[in-house]
Amino acid sequence: MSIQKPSLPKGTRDFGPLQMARRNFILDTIKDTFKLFGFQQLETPSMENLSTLTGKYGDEGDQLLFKILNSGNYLKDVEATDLEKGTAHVLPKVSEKGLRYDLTVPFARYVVMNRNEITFPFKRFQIQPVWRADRPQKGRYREFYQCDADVVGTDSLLCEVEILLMIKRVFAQLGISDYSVKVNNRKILTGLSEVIGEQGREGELCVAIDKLDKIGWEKVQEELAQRNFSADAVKKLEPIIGVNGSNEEKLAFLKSFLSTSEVGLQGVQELEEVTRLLTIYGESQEHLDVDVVLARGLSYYTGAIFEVKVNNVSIGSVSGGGRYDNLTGVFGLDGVSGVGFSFGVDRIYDVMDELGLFPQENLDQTKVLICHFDQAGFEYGLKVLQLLREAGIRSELFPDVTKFKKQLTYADKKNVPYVLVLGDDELVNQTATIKHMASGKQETVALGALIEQILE
RNA sequence: GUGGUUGUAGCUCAGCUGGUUAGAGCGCUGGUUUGUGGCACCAGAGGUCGCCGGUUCGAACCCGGUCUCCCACCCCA
Repeated sequence: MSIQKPSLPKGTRDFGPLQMARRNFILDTIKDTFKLFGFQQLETPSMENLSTLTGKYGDEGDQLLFKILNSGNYLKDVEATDLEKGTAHVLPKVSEKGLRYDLTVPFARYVVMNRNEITFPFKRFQIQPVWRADRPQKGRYREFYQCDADVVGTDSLLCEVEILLMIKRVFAQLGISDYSVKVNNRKILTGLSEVIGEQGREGELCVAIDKLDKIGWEKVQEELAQRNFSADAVKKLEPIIGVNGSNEEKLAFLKSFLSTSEVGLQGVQELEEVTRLLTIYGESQEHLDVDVVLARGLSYYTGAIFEVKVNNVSIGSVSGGGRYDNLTGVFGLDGVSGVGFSFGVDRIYDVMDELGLFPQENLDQTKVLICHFDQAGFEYGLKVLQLLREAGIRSELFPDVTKFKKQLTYADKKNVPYVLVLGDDELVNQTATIKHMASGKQETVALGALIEQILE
């Protein structure tokens, strides 16, 4: 049998101890924040029935779903004629489950299935991996974590405000300072399409306009023309493209620009209300950037939309979300509106790495390593180990009776700050020698004083 | 799904127009130092040059295929 080189599936990663410490730092910050704002945790299975997942993300999305082959003889229902009809016809016969593509759809499914137990408004957060069969590239993986927080069952704009507050808190705690939270409202985009005389085509308008900062106004014009937007409409859109100034100025401009669109004005008003509530709460508008051309692809958004971009890094958006009117409609429960957003931990990690924001020292390292010279010292060490752990000190005993040098090298490599040296003298006198690795200084203390000495 | 790119030691990479036994740095193991790490010096282990086929007296190098990695597009976190 030949030995095969192990490898990982495309777009997946291992997380080593250092990466895990860092990821947990991010994850814990996010989790703490969600809890502080009254969100409760939910987990759903990695796999869902394919019928739950398909048709929720558009044709492209269905392509990107990982499907799970049925167990056993998965070909038993497939006829030769099915194969001729193509993959779309065979798929439901060989696969009835798929891996979760995002956390929103499973959440919607959960809400519908538990509608009688849930009291609304329902605030939940969910931190789990999702899978997409997309081609990986920078900042893009086939398995990655999402950290979603959603509130369903209320139209209050307080939810939007709280999303902004949570984003600000998380980024402040992570030490990311140069970022902007772009905000817009789908109603404004609807209004725009009305005002330029292309009513009802905001979806297409969004797709094109969303690329503005990437490909520039010239190319966006081309794309709009390609999508059969009239030259007149494109021309009418022009003033919007160059709009800048403070958020108030932008909103004032929008008010006049959208004066003939009732929906558009409503969108503006909602944004104004959000900023007003934010001010009452006592929070500044720092990092907040009303962005008229922010569109976001997801079609189910109907109100506010958010996107967070960290400046001066090569990574795309690290967080985003918005309000939707009818989350659960496809599962037969109408009238559940909500608003939600998601942190992309993997991208936040990449951003922090690129900016060098991770704390230098490993946060959950062993504090004390017990070293010894022989079996007697090892056994004495075992007793001392118990004392240390009883006191809640992260500690370990070197497991082999071996050269002292090897033990110290181990401590050094693992960045353990203290080493206990246990030899004959220490054993006879019931003492321990504490060596401080950084300075090299050491001191012998009685066992009774050991804990106190290390904790100080 | 489309286009491009990469593959040589555990890691980062050299390797000339095809020419004997494929190299370096870092890391690893051992030693200088049998109760003391980092630094230094010395020694050592470690490679089917992604895989398969072809051209050639001869291939890490040229050609074809395949896999893989990464990057861009589409879309997205």
